[in-house]
Amino acid sequence: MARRQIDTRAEIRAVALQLFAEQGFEKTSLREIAERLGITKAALYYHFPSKSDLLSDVVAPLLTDVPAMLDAAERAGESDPRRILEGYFDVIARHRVVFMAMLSDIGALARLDVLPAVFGWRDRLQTLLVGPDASAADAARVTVAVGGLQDAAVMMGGGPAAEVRAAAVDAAYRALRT
Amino acid sequence: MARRQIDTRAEIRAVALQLFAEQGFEKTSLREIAERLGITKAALYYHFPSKSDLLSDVVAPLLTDVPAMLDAAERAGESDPRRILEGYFDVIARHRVVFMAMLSDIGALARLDVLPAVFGWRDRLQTLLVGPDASAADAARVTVAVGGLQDAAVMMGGGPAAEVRAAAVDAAYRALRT
DNA sequence: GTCTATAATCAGATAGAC
DNA sequence: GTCTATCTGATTATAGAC
Repeated sequence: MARRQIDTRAEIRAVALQLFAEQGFEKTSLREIAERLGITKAALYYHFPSKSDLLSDVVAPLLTDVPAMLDAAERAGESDPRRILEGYFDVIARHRVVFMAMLSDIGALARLDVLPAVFGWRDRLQTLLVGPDASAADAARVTVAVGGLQDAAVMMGGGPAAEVRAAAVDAAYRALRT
Repeated sequence: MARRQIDTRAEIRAVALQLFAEQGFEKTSLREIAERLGITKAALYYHFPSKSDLLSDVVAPLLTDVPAMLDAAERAGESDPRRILEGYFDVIARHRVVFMAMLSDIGALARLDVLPAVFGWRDRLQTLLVGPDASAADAARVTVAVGGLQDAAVMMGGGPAAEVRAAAVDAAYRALRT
């Protein structure tokens, strides 16, 4: 049944994401994922041809949404740093759990070749925020602002969301200004 | 020979640290470490009773230096945020590679029970920086400032170190102020 | 202190029945 | 679409010789 396949795939993704975020990609075995779903390892292999493919699938939404946000900002010629920072905060916050899973096993990402993409985001954000001819000091400021904002987005959960978002974006904005 | 033992232990630590930082704790096998040193797996077990013990040993310097820095700041009643931020930047920068190894396998750290300690640092830093009765917005500002500063310390390498340090500390300081 | 040899376990992956 | 059964290879760890 086609319905069932969609559900099972989605369930696998959800369970895998949760386990990856909790204990990292390498440490999470297919047996563990299968057991939690009440299916067998072999059934997993029907839906995903390899463990790497499962990770790719889990991480995909983040990997398309961040560039999409950057595309939009670049196309609009967005020059208000506050708007850019808000946009970035929102993408990361929306994919918090995936982002945590990525953080908790950077080694696995390196093997998947997504690290170059992530560094590419940084470059594009830097250009948007302080222009193409950034000094080492400019770059340091961007690192503090963007890195800090990322942390705040990932850790979100306690406290009124809107207030936290405003305070974090504001702080990152001030970090940027000389 | 006692001399030899010390050297071998130190060499094991160094190679393990490098591999952990490159590819994470789980992905790095004892075979790999032993091969790179030209010794056998069994020899590793002579020096470290388990893989976890090796990780603990590698991470230990960071785990003692950060609390030491916080102790000093608390004992001195340090109230200048800039000084505290400088101190934190310096500890992290000094242990950059260990810190990267920790970041690249957060799952392993969770199993070692060091995560509570790390969150403890955050709390102490927060109290030092914005006092004991922080609002959600205050906490968000601290997250941006400290998280961003951490990133800058870890990524240090390109550019004149003193200039980067000053710019990063300055940015974190501004992120903190309302 | 370092070795050889091996135990015990678990990993990811595949073949083929139902 | 899920199963049973199995393969292959790697892993951590141990025992005991030198």
